[in-house]
Amino acid sequence: MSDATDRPPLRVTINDVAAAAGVSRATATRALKGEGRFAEETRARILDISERLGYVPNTMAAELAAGRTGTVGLLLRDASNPAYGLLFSRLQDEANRCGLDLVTVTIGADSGGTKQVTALQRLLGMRVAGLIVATGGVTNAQLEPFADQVPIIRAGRDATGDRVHSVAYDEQTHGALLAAHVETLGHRRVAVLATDPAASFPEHVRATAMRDHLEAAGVDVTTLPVGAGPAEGVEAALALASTGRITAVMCPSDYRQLAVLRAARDAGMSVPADLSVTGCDGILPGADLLGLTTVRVPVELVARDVVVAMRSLLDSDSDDLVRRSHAGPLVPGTTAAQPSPPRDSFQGTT
Amino acid sequence: MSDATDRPPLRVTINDVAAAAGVSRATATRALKGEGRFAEETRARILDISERLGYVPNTMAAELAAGRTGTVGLLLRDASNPAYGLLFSRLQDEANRCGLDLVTVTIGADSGGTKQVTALQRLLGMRVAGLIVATGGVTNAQLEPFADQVPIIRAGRDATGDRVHSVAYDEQTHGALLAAHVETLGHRRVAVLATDPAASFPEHVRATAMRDHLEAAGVDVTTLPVGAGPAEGVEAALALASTGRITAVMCPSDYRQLAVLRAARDAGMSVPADLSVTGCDGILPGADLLGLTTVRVPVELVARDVVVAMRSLLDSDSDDLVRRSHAGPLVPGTTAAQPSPPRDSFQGTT
DNA sequence: CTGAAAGCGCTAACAG
DNA sequence: CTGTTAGCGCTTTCAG
Repeated sequence: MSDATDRPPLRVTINDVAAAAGVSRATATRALKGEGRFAEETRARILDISERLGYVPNTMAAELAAGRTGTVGLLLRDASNPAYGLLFSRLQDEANRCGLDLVTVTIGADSGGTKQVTALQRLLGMRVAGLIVATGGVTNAQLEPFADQVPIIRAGRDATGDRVHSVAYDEQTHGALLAAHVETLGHRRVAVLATDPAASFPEHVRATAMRDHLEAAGVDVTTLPVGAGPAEGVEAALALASTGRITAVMCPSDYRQLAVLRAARDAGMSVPADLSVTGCDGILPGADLLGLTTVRVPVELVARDVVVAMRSLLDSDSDDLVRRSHAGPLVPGTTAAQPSPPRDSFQGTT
Repeated sequence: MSDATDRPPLRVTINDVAAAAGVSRATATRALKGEGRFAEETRARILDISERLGYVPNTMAAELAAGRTGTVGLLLRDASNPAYGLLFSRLQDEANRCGLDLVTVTIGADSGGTKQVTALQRLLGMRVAGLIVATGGVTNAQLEPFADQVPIIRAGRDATGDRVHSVAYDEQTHGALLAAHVETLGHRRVAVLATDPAASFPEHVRATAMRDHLEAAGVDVTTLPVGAGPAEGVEAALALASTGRITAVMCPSDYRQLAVLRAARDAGMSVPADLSVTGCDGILPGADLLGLTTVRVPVELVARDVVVAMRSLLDSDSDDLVRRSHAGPLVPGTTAAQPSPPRDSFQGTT
């Protein structure tokens, strides 16, 4: 036995395998990946030896030499948010269903923009074959320069320009669906928690769509500007409700809806009798038990679309700019109902 | 200007940078990473040029040449489960707080064991500096061979042998805590949903601990064997409850607890009046609103411990085997209460 | 302080 | 069918 035999696993190179099998590196390579011409008998022996030696191909060396990468990079946002966790999970599923290898790099929710760039660089440094960006933390401008070198798809939110692809959630429709529901229920005085675009752009879009839709329908809208904190604006909304100023509060996310429900419970207000509440996301396990009124974001659809698009971009089946968006269904719950007849009529809105 | 100037971003090599700056590759390398000796003025120029050219270092080449890797690999289980999503998120946070670069590879929940090995190979192929394994899908036996080459830490569950480190959840204590709670509440006839070890080992440990604890306390335990499906055994449990055979059902996860609550609601049974229910995990947003009785798994603690341990393993501060486990707190909810006085006394347990 | 040279482990044409 | 020969892009002694 050659001395390679007792070299520890990760230090075994293809040279060791080749030597032990009495062939050249080139032959070993070919046999190992089953490409090109080689004798079946040789191949069997090489495979056997490589396994016995515990050979693990050095990906870096392989890809460096081959000049191409087999993996696509996924830039992800903090996965503690179930919405992103689920997207992550579905992207992975779809990816290995389509034979794509995904390598993920995440940025903590708290870190500043610098970190995000670091993560991007790390992925690009690996010379990934494609890039899926599922975070708002990196701007289109930062992406653009690389879009010519590697296909880039934004997942979940829109891209701009004509080089970065995107498969997004149709947050505008989500907001509109919810607003329509609330309005149809008969609410005439509604508060909308309007998230600052810098805190969460998707939430901002939802909130804006809600407000626009409500106003267009002649509803009296009170806009409550909020930041990133999930409990912001909740107190104000309850105050408004307790004075009869509003009969419903629309939240741009289920997290905020939960915060409102919590506060309402603590304040002894009953939902939906005293106040109707809506959210958006619809992916919390147990949302049905809580009766959340929400929109179920089409995570699976977006994930599939992203991966399929990436596949064909990589296979050069098409070079067209991918720019799609999907809306999910309204999920009527028990947190929103018809407004109770106003007890104080000083707000005589017919 | 050299012709390198208008080469697209990812094709710019350090040669281009060096050439444009009129220095050698070696100098460029040193200046770029700020190591070794060099003139500040030279460095400034090189940095400037590299940025102007959009130079992105080729990680594969760098690490291949340097012979070491700066990243640690994370092998993850499907993140659609919020428990894993949160663990993932916290690991990331801790990692970049400690200056560790994490690269993640996941395996879909549905894939067989083969996939998991592929993922492992992919990480090992990258010659990661360390490995964090947060999935039960890969066995200790598969890990062992590499444990000498690279520090491996299991996160969330125990390892065996004396080479693979672990920072685990103390599921046994979790089960015992819940059982003690139920018993203290006064339940004498309890059903336990016992998950098959192959379906979910952690759940199996929890269930076993519950049963053991209850039996030791002289409680009459009915074991309901279940597989991976979250709704399995639920019907049986309700049937038992409706005949007064049991007054409580203990689930080894909050998912199952939700399933029981759902079924109970649909069957018109009221919780906890007709039946007490417990779960385990405690990380669902909104668990408080549902009043889930559960144990809050110490995700943050485990994440921090894992990363800290990895840090010192990498720094060779210590070579001791890390083998810790943490238990989380009981979260008494409104789904479990004292049993109502038995309507049928044919089960005259004092 | 900087350049020259020797690879890291592997692949990919080419010749045999 | 298999061996030879060049590198991939970068780091790192070791001389200047």
